[in-house]
Amino acid sequence: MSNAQAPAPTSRREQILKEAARLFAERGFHGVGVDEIGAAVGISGPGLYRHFAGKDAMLAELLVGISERLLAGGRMRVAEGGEDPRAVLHALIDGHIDFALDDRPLITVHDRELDRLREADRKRVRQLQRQYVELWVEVVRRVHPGPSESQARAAVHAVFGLLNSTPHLGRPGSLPGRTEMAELLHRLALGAFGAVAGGPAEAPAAGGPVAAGA
Amino acid sequence: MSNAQAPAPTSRREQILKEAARLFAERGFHGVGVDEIGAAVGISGPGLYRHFAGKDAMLAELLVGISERLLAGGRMRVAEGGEDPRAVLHALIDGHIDFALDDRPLITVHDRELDRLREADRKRVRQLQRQYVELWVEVVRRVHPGPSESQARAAVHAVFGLLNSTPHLGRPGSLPGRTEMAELLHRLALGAFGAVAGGPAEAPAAGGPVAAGA
DNA sequence: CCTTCAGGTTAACGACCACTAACCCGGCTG
DNA sequence: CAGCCGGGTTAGTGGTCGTTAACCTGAAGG
Repeated sequence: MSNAQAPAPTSRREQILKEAARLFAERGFHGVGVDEIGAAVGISGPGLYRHFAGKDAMLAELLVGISERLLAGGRMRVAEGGEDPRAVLHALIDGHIDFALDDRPLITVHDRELDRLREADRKRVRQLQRQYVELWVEVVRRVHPGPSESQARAAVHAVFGLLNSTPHLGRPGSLPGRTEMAELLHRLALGAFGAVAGGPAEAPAAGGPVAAGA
Repeated sequence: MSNAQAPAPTSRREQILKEAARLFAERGFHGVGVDEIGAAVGISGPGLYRHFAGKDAMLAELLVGISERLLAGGRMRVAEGGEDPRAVLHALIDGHIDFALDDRPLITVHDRELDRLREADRKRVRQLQRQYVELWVEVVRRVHPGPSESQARAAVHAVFGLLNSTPHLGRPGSLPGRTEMAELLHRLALGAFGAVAGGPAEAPAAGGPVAAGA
C-alpha cells in the first residue's frame, strides 16, 4: 500500500514480472491467480492485460528472459576469461551463484514450470538452456580432460542442482549468510568437479587438489 | 481394459498413488485433474473418492510417505554402519541415489509441492525432512570435523540438490546409464563434501575471485 | 435367494479463474 | 481547449475442476 515508489526506470512490466516470478515460485503457475499478481503491484486483476497478452505470456517472458541472461552472462565470462580455463570455470561458478542467490524465485520457476509454455517458447528456452550447459561442459572438460562428454554433462547438470539448491533451504538462521554461502557453494562446486575426474575419489585432504590452481 | 495385471499385492491405492506422483511431477499438483489421475489407472474421475478423501489427501500421503521412507532408510543405514562414519556416509549417499534414480517423480514432487499441504501435514513433512537432514549433518561432521554446523547443513542441502538433479536431466542418450550415473553421482557428492572442509575459514585461494563481486 | 457391500458409473453443482467488454480519467500535444 | 490515449476500473462470461449425489453391479455369505 505505502510503496508508491517507482523512482528507478523500473517499468511497470518489470515490476509485474518480478512479482509474478515470486508468486509463481511460491505457489506454482497454476496456483497463482491474475488478481493476486495484480494486487502485488497495486493494480487489480485485469489491469495486467494492458501490459501482457495473458498469464502465459508472463511466464514465457520470465523463462526466456532468465535463460537468455544466463547464457549471455556465461558467454561473457568465457570471452573475458581468456586462456586459463580454470579461471573461466571459477567465473562461471561465481556468476551462477550470484544468480542463484539474487534471483532465487526465477531459478525456482525456471526448472519447475517449463512445461507450461507454448511449444515455440518451450523450444526456445530449451535451446538456450542446452547452449548454456554445453558452454559449461566445454570448460569443464578443458579443466578435467579425463571423463567422457556425457559424464561431464551429467556432472554439470548435477552441479547446477547443487548451486540451485538455495531455494529449497530451511528456515532463517540455520544457514550461513550470503557471502559465506557464496563461498561455500563455490567450494562445493569445485570439489564436485574435481571428483568427476578422479577415480574412486577419496576425500581430498584439506589443501588438496581442490585448492590447486594458482 | 487390457491390463488386468494385479499379481503383486499392488493395491489400488498404491497404484493410484504411483500414477498421481508421476502426473504431479510432470505437470504440477494444480496442473493435473482428478479425471486424469483416474484415467491413468483405468477408472474415471470421481471413482478415486472410494480410495481417498480428496486430491489433497493423495498429495499428503505421497509426501508424508516419501519423507518417512527416506528417514527410515537413513536411520537404518546409520544403525547398520557401525563405527566408521565414512562408511555410513557412503551408505547414505548410495541410498539417496537409489531413491533419486528409482523414484524420480516422488523426488520431484517432494520439493515442489510441499506448500500445497494442510498445515498439519506440512508440519509433519517438514519435521521428517529436518530429521533426515540432521542425520546427514551429524555424519558429515564426524567425517569432516572442520566446518561449522551451519556450513555442514548448507552443504548437505546442496548435495541433496546435486543428487536430486536427475529429474531435470536432458533428453535421451546424452547422459550415462543408470549404473554409471549412480557411480558418478556418488563421486560428485563425495567430492563436494570433501571440499567443504577445504579452507578452515578462507577461500581456496585458487587465484580466483570467490567473493561475490559485481 | 436375498442382502450387503466394495468399487464403480454418470450427472450435476458450485467455486474459481482467465479473459473480455465497457467505461473512466488524467496528462500530453496540437 | 480539444482530443487522443496509456493505463486503470468494475461487471460479466465461459470454461474448468473438485467434489457430491444417486444409481448400478457383481461377488461373497448366511
